Amino acid sequence: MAPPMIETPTIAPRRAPTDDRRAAIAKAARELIVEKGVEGLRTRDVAERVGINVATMHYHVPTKEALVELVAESLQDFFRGQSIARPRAHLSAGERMDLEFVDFREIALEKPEIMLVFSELIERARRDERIGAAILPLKKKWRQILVDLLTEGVSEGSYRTNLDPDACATMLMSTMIGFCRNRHKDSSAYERLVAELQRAIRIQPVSAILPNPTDTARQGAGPNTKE
Amino acid sequence: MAPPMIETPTIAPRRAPTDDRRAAIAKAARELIVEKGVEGLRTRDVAERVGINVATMHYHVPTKEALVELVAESLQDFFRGQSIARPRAHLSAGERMDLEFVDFREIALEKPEIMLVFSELIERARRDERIGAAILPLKKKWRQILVDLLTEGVSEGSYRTNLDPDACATMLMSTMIGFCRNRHKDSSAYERLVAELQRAIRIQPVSAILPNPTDTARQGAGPNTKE
DNA sequence: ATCTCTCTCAATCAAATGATTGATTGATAC
DNA sequence: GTATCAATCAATCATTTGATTGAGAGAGAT
Repeated sequence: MAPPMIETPTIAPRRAPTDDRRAAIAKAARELIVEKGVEGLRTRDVAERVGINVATMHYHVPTKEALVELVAESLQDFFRGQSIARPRAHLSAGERMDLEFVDFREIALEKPEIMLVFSELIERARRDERIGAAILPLKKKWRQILVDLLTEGVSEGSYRTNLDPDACATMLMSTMIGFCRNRHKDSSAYERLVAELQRAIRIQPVSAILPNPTDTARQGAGPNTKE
Repeated sequence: MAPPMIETPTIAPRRAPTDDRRAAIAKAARELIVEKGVEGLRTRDVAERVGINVATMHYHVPTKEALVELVAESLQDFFRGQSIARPRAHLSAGERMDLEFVDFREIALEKPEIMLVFSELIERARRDERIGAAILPLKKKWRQILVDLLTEGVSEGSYRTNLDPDACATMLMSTMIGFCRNRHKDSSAYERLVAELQRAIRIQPVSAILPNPTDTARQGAGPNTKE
């Protein structure tokens, strides 16, 4: 499509600076949304964090509304990049779901602001149609991935036969978002939560349905430490 | 303690007007928090919704910070009233948990703003120590109720023996809050979600762990309608 | 009647905030 | 050289917003 061997084609020449600025602005805005919330976001603060003048910021991102949309798009880009280049078609649904948990752990623990902003924007989507247009498709896509995995997992015998994929997807998404909204940042807390989610959806071992189990039968359940 | 037969004691005479105003202010503030978020809350809007002058509002609630704390206290009062006068000590843990789901359904469907404000304030508690002081005890109390019910439910044989009460409480709370944050308002969606939660924690029927179940064995799982 | 105390409001202030204006810089093209 | 254009900034504007002031209104007590 594009002519090869030409580094600066006449069309769209040297737009990189603008894109870089917009990326930096989006990053600063994400951080500030985590710190202050969407309604607490200030264009001045964003410009200051980027290290540019407010007017310059308005040059690249005309309005505050556009700023929030830019943040939403940046989340889209992130999730898109996340789902690309992961050849796992050869795995079973149960194994792919396990990898979903691994992926999510990476986001939740290493890029916690991503999920917090995502959660914030989902909240704002209820009040702002334009935010909804940018964020709800992401949410729906995530849900669909989970529903499909769960449905397939039931078929292949990994999960309970009485599992309701739609309700269960709601449960999984809410739990994951809820985990990020807590201020754990604790890896072990996540592992424990995922282990419980796994037990909630998988076919139970016979030991779990015996009326009088031994303590050693309580596989995976750690000590009951309070939050 | 108080002298009987005296309707208007000298101490605390006719404070009702102020309390009424504060209650009305709290109600308006809750509604506006749902509509605009905590950071989007405006003292003018609150006063206007109550039908009083801004200065009058500041007379009853001196600062915006006090306003948010008032909202937090109003939630406290609501939940306190919710947990009082419910003699259910004679019931099993499983039955009491069932009633928790019933209680929550009532709140989620009939007073949706309560849980939305609760969720908002939990979010803000991460950034604001004073909000945290008012809200986190509520959250902790709710969690403890669930942990206790789950622990007892495992002991009495209602729930899976490999259930981790702490992780499971997190899952339940997140799912319930997540349900309220969606704009369902749909009773059947809630029933379906609760049914899935019940299956996730209860001991599974033998039919659910058979490798090749019949369709009729999928008890409780409704049609897979997408959101 | 008048005093007191609670409650209310119009008017106003100072700070915060989203956005604009007009000028400047620096790189590229001609 | 100079014309052009993207990018930048200092200064400024118009609103919004949290909060205050000072002046009443009304009810009950003396």
